[in-house]
Amino acid sequence: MKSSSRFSLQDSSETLDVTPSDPAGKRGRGRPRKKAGESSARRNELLQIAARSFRLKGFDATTTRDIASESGIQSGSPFYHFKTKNELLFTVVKEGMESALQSQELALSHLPAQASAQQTLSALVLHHLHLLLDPGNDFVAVMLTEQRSLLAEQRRTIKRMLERYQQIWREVLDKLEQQGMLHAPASVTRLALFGSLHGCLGWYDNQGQLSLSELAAHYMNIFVRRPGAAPRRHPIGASAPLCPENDNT
Amino acid sequence: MKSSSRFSLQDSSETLDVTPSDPAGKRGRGRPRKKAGESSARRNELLQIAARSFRLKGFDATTTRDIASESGIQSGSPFYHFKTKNELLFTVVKEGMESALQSQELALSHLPAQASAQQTLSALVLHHLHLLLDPGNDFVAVMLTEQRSLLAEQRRTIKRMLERYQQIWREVLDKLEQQGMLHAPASVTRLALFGSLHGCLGWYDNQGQLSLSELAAHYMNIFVRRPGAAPRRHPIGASAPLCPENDNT
DNA sequence: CCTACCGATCGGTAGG
DNA sequence: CCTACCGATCGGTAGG
Repeated sequence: MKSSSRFSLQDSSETLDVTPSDPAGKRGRGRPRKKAGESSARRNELLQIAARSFRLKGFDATTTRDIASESGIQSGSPFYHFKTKNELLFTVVKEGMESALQSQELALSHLPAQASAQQTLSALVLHHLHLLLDPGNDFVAVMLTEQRSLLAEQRRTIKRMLERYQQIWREVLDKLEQQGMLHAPASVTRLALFGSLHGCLGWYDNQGQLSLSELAAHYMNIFVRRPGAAPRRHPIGASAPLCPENDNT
Repeated sequence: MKSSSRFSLQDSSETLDVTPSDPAGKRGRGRPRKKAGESSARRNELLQIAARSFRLKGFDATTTRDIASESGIQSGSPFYHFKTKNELLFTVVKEGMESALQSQELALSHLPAQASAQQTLSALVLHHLHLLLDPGNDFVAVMLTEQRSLLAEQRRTIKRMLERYQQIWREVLDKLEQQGMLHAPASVTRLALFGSLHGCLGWYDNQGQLSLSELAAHYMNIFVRRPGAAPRRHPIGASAPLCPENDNT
């Protein structure tokens, strides 16, 4: 009812991932190539089922047999599409992040050309809430909860994508800080903002009274000062008090 | 260096839990009674090891064999102290919550008699950050991450304790709302505050520049208006816009 | 708390 | 994608 499906990420049948598969060039004949990062209908179905189950039960508690039977195939067949259970998790999170990056770009492109930092942040927050709370979209919750089950290198890859996602947030928050519109340094504000946004996963009710737009407005009111009140510089904690290495989320 | 050990919760050798064990009254002779919620040194050691491992690897990825060998006992021996692996998890979280309730009471008791709502909230936030980020204290992270692995009834028990823990927060935030000191309704503010506090688990560095007191001050600046600025009533979202049933965390 | 063990499950594979 | 299967692991128990 409320959730727009322009945020349904997992089922985009096309992928940007143009890995150099099939070097010989004999494509399209016979069985689909294993090992190619391709998108068959079954593959996408498995990704969606896996994402849902990883979210509800966790990665470890989900068996590849569960996923297979929910998709109506035999217990060994998921391994035709994914080498390991772990690769299934990685693909869920990676493709989720890819479309998140795209849809964030799209949301920003709808802003007026000379949008203020405040307007931009407002759009970012609203988009993020959609991403997070759209019932059909499980990957964010999986990414936040199941990072532990990724291999170290996979984790680094996801972290880089997250860094790209947050870059615009950094810029906008820096600008707001310069304008004296924040209550705390930009870095702390950003981490607190993401924390409280992600916390919504634990309590927000899609059937409830509070719309995502209202929720976004509340967050803006909390984290950004209204103009008119006297601006301030922050006495405690310099501008870079945080260890950027540990900056997950 | 920075973390005070008055917040070390798991290793309090005495427990409040006075379950009516040993109905016949012949206590203290022979082997310790199984099934009694008692505290042997080994039992506490197992709880600490389990908490650490549940936090680092997750409940499902932790094997009772790991726990046993880290404690230097045989693989089947943990089941002498705990009926199931699940009971081990439940005990970690439950006893953690018990001492959290105690230490929160203690922190509040150190406040001046006529402390303002702002001062009280400040003390609550600082105590909560200690609870959350003290390196020797794993149960909060386990509680937040591994709720899924609790049985439904266990989850309800923990939820009741969390409700007690949050009661004081509710009262203080309601008072601040009445004074026009919040940027959003008390309920939304509380959930956003807890979300951003819990988010610290993902990025706060105990070795870093930012002390817990400084961090607490930042949070207070974000979530509570400074006096002097014009107060406001919140136009969007009535006073109870949230579904209280789903109010985890 | 140890010894010795069971039953079940699960990720993954060979070969078609 | 199916059939048929393996090897390993794991929670838990009986009996002392």
